[in-house]
Amino acid sequence: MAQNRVTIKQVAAAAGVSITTVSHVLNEVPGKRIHPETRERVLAEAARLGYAPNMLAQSLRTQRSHTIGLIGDEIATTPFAGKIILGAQDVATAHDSVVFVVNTGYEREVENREIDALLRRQVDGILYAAMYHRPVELPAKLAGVPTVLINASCADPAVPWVVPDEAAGGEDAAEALLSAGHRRLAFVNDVDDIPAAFGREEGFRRRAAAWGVPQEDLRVVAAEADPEGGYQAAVRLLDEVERPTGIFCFNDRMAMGVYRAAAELDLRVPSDVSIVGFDNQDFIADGLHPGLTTVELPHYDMGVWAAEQLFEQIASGRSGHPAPTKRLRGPVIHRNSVAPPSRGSALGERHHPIDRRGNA
Amino acid sequence: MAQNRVTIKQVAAAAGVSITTVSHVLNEVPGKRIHPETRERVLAEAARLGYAPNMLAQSLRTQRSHTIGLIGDEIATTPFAGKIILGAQDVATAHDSVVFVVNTGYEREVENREIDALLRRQVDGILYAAMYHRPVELPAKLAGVPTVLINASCADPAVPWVVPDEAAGGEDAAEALLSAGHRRLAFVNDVDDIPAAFGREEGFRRRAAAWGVPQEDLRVVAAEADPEGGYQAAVRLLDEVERPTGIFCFNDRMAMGVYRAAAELDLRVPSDVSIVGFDNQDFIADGLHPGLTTVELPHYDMGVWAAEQLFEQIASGRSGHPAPTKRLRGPVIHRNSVAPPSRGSALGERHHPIDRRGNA
DNA sequence: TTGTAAGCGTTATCAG
DNA sequence: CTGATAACGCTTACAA
Repeated sequence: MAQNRVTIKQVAAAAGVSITTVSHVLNEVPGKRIHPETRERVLAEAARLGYAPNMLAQSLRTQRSHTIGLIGDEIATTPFAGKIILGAQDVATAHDSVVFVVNTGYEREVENREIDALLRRQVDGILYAAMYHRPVELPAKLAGVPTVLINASCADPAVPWVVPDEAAGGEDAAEALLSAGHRRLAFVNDVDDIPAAFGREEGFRRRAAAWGVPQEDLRVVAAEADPEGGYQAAVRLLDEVERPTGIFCFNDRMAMGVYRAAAELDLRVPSDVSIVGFDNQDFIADGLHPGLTTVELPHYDMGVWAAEQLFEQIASGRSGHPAPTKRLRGPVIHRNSVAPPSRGSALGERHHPIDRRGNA
Repeated sequence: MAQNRVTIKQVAAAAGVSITTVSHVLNEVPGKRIHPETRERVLAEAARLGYAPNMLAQSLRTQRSHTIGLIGDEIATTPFAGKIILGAQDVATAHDSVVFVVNTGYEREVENREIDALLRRQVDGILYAAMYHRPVELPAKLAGVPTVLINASCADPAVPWVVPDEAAGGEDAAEALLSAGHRRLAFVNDVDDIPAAFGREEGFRRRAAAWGVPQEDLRVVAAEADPEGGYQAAVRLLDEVERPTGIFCFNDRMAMGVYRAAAELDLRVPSDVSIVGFDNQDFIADGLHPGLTTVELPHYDMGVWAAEQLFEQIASGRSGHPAPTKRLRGPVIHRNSVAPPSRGSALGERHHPIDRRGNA
């Protein structure tokens, strides 16, 4: 197994000094003056032997494992939030740490077992991530352990969390449409009553109001948050004379369905309908044709913010009360699904005569 | 930080015995007979105090950390292979272990740094995963460390690896089309010269030949492995009289482009063209309309196989020479993009008169 | 400037 | 049946 690694003792022997001295030069302990010559000797031998400290021993002694845990319901399973891992890892690396990642699959039992496993390994802290933005309750086992929540909020004012700024996202989406000249808008929302749904709607409405769009020119419909849901909603929305010229979709998957509805109704994107998505989901947003303009979810940045917050908390012994929280705004990724409304579309005309196909 | 955890010493004190005894009962050491009464007492106290062994100390002593590392070029970054992590984690859990995951982003320097970080933490072994199936060279630092490759093969006969069975995938794709009755086939391949590309082509051709499809009725074209590439290839393929009735795509993203080409040429899927993809990529394969029949990549299973292999190697001290290797066949996920060729399409007719749109 | 020794929390050897 | 005690590899008072 772990082949005979070289220890501090061997370096000491090779350099003809005590292990204390080796430790001192290797750790560059502050108040210690060491003869430059022996110092060189130690360094040379350490390098020659390829010495690397055994962090288990080190951790045992110092009570710092330089290890954090990233625990999530579906963190690794879905294509969705892998960038959270990446963000966390990047800052972990900067802090000489490495991260354990565990998936719980929403099973409380698994979650508890895994938290125990991490705690037994003396992780310095834990990042607790949710797959989709939602309020959570912190597992009891985590009380007293430095923790920060990602993509989740928590009632306990002592625990820091970071979530996407949903309202800002809604505003930005609206802005993308409004500044292109659209004045008849629609929001195809998720049916679920979650922060992402009402947050985005709130922002979207706010911005539309600010541009003077009257209530009746902003339609909001809800559907399942998948392509089929988007499709269903869009056919209702688009198959009428006073149809919206700009549609904002709860997510890119729904946007996929909206594209299909538009195609079936022989409406072109973006000239007949402009579309804005949400998520900037890999391979969808840029795979659609034309490319989907969409609001990106700040997964990477949330991972970074949370990890930084965590290391701060670890270093300082305790988080401030109340703990810091953050809503991160994601950028809007401009592609080709938004254009000024065409004259005809603004008048509710179709570009081509209808040719509804039979396939559902 | 890691709040005052209870140690074996405290349990011993509470139970009025020595730590040796506590260790013995907790570990159920074989040849040790312990008085049932003290045994109960120890167990009770341990439970009452909520004792959990400090695995750092344990690992230091036993030289087994119950920890493995999963290192990959883009493992966590992309939506693609997250299931590898999941598979590895599941078997790790079964072995009382937990997994460090690190991303290298193809940077050799980062890779070396991270490998060091893992080794210093005494990981019991390492899973080395590639984002896409390819041959790799094992980093020198990993020599002597139990390692198994995932989605990558290696010239060194001492290291075990697991990859998708590309040829079998190609065969299965062909079979899906052929058994539905298709006899004019096409394969839209990736331009890159990688195992996935030639493996799938080989399998596809073999199966077609077995069904007696003449050479000239099996066209193979290559393009960039993205939606645009698929689109380009498909317009060439479909815009002719003797067009194929069944198309196999190198991946689901290319299939996305093929769908678009078909729609523009006013060809329906699956009645006018049947399509088979590869990857069963989340949110694409089932987001397309109609749902894409596709060959799934066995990511989860590769993670499982590799981890099991790794733990075996760890337990037995060394891998057998030559090391075991495995090509895993992924299932074909049947959705709605394959149907028998229609009479008309078999004759090369279009269902509707062409209505080519202007938008590129 | 360098070394001795205690201790981090376990397991394992060997006596009692 | 139970308990000292050494050892795992390291850091850190404290001593020399």
